[in-house]
Amino acid sequence: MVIDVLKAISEENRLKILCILKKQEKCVCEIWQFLNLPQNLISHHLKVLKGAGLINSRKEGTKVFYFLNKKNIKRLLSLLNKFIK
Amino acid sequence: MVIDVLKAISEENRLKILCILKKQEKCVCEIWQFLNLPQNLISHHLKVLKGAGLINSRKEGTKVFYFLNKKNIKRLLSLLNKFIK
DNA sequence: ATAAAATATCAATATAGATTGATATTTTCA
DNA sequence: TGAAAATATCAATCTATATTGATATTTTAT
Repeated sequence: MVIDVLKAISEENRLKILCILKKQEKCVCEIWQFLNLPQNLISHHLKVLKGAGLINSRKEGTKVFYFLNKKNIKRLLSLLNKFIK
Repeated sequence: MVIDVLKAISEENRLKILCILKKQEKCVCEIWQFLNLPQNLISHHLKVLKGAGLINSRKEGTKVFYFLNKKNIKRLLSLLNKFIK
């Protein structure tokens, strides 16, 4: 649902997370240390972003790396772009 | 603030309102009759959309017509487009 | 096997925002 | 002037969601 994707990006911390992931993938501990927020809160926001299809993750040892799902982000943007046309 | 604009469009009824206004301006009573929602609720959502700069209004007699602020909508889209690039 | 590190989950609480009901305001028209 | 139509505002409530604290899970290393 488009609304869910929009809601996912409409939250300050989640938007920041997306910005952080824009350059390259990051593990959870890098993200929460960078944003200076509790680890479980970051986990929660990552779950929302992932649920919306905006990011994906891969496991490496004890760490979990998250990265943008650029395909879906482009899909959202083209959908929004269609709107105004 | 970008977040406010994003939040404004991230609500089902408000997104519907934007879709209705896409074709042409509408007065409040047309909108709420079309969406089958209480008048005051529509007024509230219109206020949010207007606060976010997504729509504007003009008064004609006892009616108030709302219409898209296309300039700002385009501004938002180009901002979002920049994000992925 | 045990401990430590990284992450996720869960319940509780706090907060923001949507909805409702009642009422106020503005404009027109008889 | 007074009633009706259209819209806005306000307080109350309800609901969704963000945040917090505690704990569970998973993986690695000793």
